[in-house]
Amino acid sequence: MARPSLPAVICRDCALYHTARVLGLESPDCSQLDAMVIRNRPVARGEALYAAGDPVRYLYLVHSGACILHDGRDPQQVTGFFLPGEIVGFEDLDAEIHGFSAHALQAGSLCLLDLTGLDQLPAERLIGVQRYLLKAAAAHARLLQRERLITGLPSAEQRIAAFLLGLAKRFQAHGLPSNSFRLPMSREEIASYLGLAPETVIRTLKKLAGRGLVSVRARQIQIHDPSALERLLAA
Amino acid sequence: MARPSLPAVICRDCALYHTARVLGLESPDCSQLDAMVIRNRPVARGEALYAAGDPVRYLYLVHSGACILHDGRDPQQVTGFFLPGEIVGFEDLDAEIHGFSAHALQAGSLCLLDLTGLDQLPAERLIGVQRYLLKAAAAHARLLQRERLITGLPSAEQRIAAFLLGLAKRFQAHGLPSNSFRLPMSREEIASYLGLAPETVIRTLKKLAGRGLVSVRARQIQIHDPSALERLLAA
DNA sequence: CGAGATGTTGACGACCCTCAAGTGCAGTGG
DNA sequence: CCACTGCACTTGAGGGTCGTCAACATCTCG
Repeated sequence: MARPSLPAVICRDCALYHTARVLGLESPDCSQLDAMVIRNRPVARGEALYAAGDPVRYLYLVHSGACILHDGRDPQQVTGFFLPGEIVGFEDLDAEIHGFSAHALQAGSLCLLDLTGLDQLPAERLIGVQRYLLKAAAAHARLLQRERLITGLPSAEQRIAAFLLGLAKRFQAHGLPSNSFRLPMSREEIASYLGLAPETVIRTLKKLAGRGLVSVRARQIQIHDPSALERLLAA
Repeated sequence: MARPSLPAVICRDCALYHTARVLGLESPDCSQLDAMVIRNRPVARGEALYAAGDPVRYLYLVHSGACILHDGRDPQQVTGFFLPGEIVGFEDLDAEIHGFSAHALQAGSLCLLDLTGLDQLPAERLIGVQRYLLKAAAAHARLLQRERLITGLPSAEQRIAAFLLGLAKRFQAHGLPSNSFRLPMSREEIASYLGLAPETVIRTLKKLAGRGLVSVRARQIQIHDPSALERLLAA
């Protein structure tokens, strides 16, 4: 426990908790999950969940820490970030092998859902699990569409503002503090995600801080005036 | 039939065809779909499939024509395009009301899957339909991740090249000609989608045409040298 | 404590956005 | 059939934003 204060979702807010429920495992503390779900598996900083070319086997729920998704090319281009409570792996769910690569950005823990076990469930439960996974996949699609809007914004300032607001909303959605958080990713990874140069990310953050909208100290972010950030996007 | 040559998927390549199959409706010409699927409903150019705030009821499969997705704000920001064979509506599938708006870009036809009828299916069929929809949602998530890479590219030239290649790949995936096609969207919509100014889209297309990589005549596109376009992205 | 990664700052130039005027095409009505 | 009207598209000039490069500071981890 090097970081006792590492943000983590409680099981109630964990996306797989509901899966556990529909699996017929009602225990709210997630203590009775069977072989299909691997609970709270620790991951080290930088550890790969999967790489492009690996066979597809699991969905990964981030319990604490954070993960990053990128294409397998060179130079790597960042496609997405996953925060506590979110599910990694939908983008390759229908394929035999992975088309993207996913890594842990920090030490943390994941819950894994073994996809190969699904078909052996009794029909009643399978229907519930599938219904839940379909909704989770839809929620993920919605997140991707929303995040897509960010990269399409014309100026670096708008993109950074929208990026911070998006993170805040996602933290909040899973019961984590949303106006004060630690960025799990580097400036360079933010830059790649937003289609900017790392220096532009730095300068834009400083510019927003200079206006009092946010505070930035290393990776620690405080959002002082969310509505002012919102207003930047409308313009 | 004003445009007899309007590109349309044949039912075999239609994403809902497989849904029809798992529904137990094996007819390859889609002639026996029951009340849950509305077949080949015509849509006029500019007609709304749904607007932000509308209740969620259907998934929409594009049979011919094309659709556009955008947020409901002002100015509207384009979030996605949907080509024949692709499914519109996943992003709001888990919600009560729509968070985005979808319109037809051209006159065409759609197949609609009524989501409210799903739960009344017998268990055996429901499992199959859900499994198929989950895979389709995953494929959609993958498409969104891939398209996301495009907007993250640093230069307008790379974004346009990747955009054209992405369209070509998607046409090809559903059995339509991939090196010669008609853009269903305006320059301005492309610009909004890619985070560029419309003028930049025009100039960049002209620049690519000047090098002989593509031909552009109004909305008619011919890709002469796909591998040269690919090479632009690697740099 | 040291070494390497990560972050920061400044100067300069290219790219792209803005604004404005002009062209072509499509659908409409005479 | 042809002019008309509106919209999409095109083209040009100029300025601002952001990318590039290089040097330095700071942080993190072994």
